Amino acid sequence: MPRGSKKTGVSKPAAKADFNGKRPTINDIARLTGVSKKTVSRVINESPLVHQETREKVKLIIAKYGFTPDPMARGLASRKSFLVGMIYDNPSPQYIIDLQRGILDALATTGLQLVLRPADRAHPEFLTEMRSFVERQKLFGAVLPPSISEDERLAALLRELECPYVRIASVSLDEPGVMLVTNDHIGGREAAQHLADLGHKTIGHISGPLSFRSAHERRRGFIQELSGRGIDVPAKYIAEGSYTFESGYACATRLLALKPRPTAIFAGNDEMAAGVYRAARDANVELPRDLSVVGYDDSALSTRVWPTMTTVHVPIRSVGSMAASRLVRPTTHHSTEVVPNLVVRASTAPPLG
Amino acid sequence: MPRGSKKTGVSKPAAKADFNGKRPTINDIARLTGVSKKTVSRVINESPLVHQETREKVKLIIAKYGFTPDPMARGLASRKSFLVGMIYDNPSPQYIIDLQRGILDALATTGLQLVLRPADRAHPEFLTEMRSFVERQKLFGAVLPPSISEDERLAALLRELECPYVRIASVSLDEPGVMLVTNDHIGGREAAQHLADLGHKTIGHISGPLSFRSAHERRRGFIQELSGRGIDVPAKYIAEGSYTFESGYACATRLLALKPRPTAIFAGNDEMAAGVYRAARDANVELPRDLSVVGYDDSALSTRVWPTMTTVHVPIRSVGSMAASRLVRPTTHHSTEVVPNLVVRASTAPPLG
DNA sequence: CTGAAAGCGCTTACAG
DNA sequence: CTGAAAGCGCTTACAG
Repeated sequence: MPRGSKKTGVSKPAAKADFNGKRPTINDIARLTGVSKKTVSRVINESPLVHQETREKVKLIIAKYGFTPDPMARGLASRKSFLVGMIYDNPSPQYIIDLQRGILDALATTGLQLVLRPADRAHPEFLTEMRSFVERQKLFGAVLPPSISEDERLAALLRELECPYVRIASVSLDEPGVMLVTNDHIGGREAAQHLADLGHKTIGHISGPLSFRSAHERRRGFIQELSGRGIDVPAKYIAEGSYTFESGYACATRLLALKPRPTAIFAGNDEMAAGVYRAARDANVELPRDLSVVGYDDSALSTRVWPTMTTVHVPIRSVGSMAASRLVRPTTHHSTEVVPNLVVRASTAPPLG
Repeated sequence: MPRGSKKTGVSKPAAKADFNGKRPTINDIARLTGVSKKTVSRVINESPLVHQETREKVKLIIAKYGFTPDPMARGLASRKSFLVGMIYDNPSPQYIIDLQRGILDALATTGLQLVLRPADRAHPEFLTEMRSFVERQKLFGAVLPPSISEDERLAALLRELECPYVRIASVSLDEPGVMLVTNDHIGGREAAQHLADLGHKTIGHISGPLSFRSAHERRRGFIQELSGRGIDVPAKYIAEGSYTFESGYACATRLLALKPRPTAIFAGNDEMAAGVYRAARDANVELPRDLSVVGYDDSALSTRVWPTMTTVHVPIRSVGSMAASRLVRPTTHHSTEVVPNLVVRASTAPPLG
C-alpha cells in the first residue's frame, strides 16, 4: 500500500504559519518540535532508530505545517535524485502511453517524478549520452521497455553507475530481480491454438523485425504450437515485417498471392494486422470469410477497424506499474511474469469449405 | 561493486583525471583554471560579466574534463529546478505522445528534463496538489495542453507561484506571451468549405463536449462557414459527443435516422469519426457514396480505417516544440499562432444524385 | 535512540 | 570584471 495514504484524516495543513513567506524547512520542524533536524530527517526517511514518542511528536508537527522535504536538497545531500527515468525507443504511441500510465500509477503517492528519455540505440553517441544522463540526473531508477531493454551495453552501464533498473522483455535476459517478462511466445501460442481450433491448415505469419526479441518469441510460440498440432508452416508463408502498417500491407500482399492462399494470417502486432486488412481489401479477400486475421497488442486500433480484430492482449499498464513498484520497494517480493491472453473478436472464423 | 574497474563506454573528454573517482565539480574547474568558482559559475550561466580571455580559459578546462554542473546543486542554490512539467488531462494518447515529442525536441540540447503530470481538474484536491507539485519541484516551467489549459484557477496559481507557463488552446485565453493558439475554428471552417464545395446541403455535425473550448470552436467555424454559404444546419442535425469512439457511434446512429438523412457528417475528432464509420456500416450506409465523413486531428487512425479519412491536420509536435522553446528562451520572439489544414482522403465525395 | 559538525555543489548578495 | 563569504535544505559520518 502506498505510504502517503495512511494519514489520519489530516490532509491539509491546519496551520498556515508564515516562515518568511516560504514553506517550512526541516529546521523549522526541528525547532517547533524541540528535537534536532537529524531526528526529523530520520522520521522523514522512516528510520527505525527513532523513539516511538519522538516520531509521533515530529509527525504531528510535520502534518500541522504541511511540511514536505525539498527533493533537490535531499538529492544533493544523498547523491540520488527522486527522478525515475523511462528510457525508450519503442515507436508505438499506444505502448508508450500505457506504460507511462502504469509507471505514473505506481509513482503517484511516492513523491518520485517520471522523466522521459527517448533514445536511439543505433546512434554512435548513445552510450555516452546515456552515461551522462544517468550520472548527471543521479537517477533514482530506470524503466527499460523493449527494444532498448534488450541492449546489454545499457544494462552494463546502469550496473556500473549503480542505477537500479527494470528491464521489460519477452524473455528473461538478466537476473530475475531486474526483469519483467512478458512471455510473448505464449501469445503466439494462443494465436496458433485459436486458428488451429477453428480448423485452419494453410496459415501465414508476418513477424516483426527479428532483431526484436518480441518478434522472435511471438513467431516461435506460434510456429511451435502449430507444429505440435501437425500443421506445418512452409518458409514462404512466413514474412518479416517491421511492426509498421506499411510493412504489414506489403507482406500480406505477397502472402495473399501464394497458392494455395492462406486462410489465416497471424501478424506480429495490430499495426501490421491493419495492413493485412488493407491488403485483403485490395485483393478482394473478405474478412473473416476468406481470411482470418489475428493481431498482437490489443491496441485501440483493434476495435476501430472492421471487422473488429482478434488479437493478443498484453496488460502494458500493469507492466509499467509493476516495473515502477519494484524500483520503489526493491526489498519486497514482486511478480516477475506477465501472461498475455487472446481476445477473440470478429476477424477470425472457420475456413471456407 | 567494482569501482574503477572496467568502463563500458568511451568517454568524450580528452582528459580522464580522476577526481576521487567522481566527476569534476565547479571547485575542480576553478582550481584548474586558476579562477574563483564564482567566475566558473558566471561562465556556466553565460553571464556577460566575464572577460573574454577568462571565459575562454574556463571553457577550455570545462571541455577538457567534460564538466557539467550538477542540476540539483544549481537548483538548490537558485531555488529553481531544471524540470519542465507537462500537466495534462487530455485522454487522447496520440495527442499526448505528439506533444511530448515536440517538447522533448525543444529540450534535447538544453539540459532540461520533461516530467509528466497527469491531473484531474474535477478532483477536489486538484489545486492543492498542483500547488504542492509546482512549489515542491520548483518547476522551471509548465506546458498546459487542452483542456487543462482552459482552467483559469491553474493559470492564476502558476502566476502566484511565479512559474512560467505556456497555455495551448483553440483561442487566446491569456496574454499573447503565454499562449499558443491552435485556431480550431479555422479547421472547422475548412471542413465546411470542403463539404460545401462537394455540393452537400444536408449536413450533420457531432461536436466534442461543449465544455471543451476546442469543441466549441470547431463547431463555430463549421456552422458559420456553412451559414455564410447559405447552408443552414438545423439544431437536430447537431449532436454533442464526448470525443470518444462510442459517443461518435451513438450520435451518428441518431443523425443517420433523420429524414432527410444527412449526406455528410463532420465529427469533432477522428475517434468520433471512426464511430460514424461504424454507425454507417450498421445502417447500411456506404462511405463515401452515401455519406461523406470528415474528422479532426489527422491521427494515425485516420489512415488505418477504410475508406481513409478526410480530416483536419494539426501539427501537434510542432506545437509542443514551440511551447517548450518559449520556456527555454522567453526573451526571443516566438510565433503565437498555429493554423490547421484539411487533408483530403477517401471518405468524402459529392452527394448522390 | 539522539545530536553537533561537516559537507553535498552550486548561486546569491555583497564588496571591491 | 572578479572573488570571499554565506547559505540553499537536506544527509552523511561520527560520536555518545
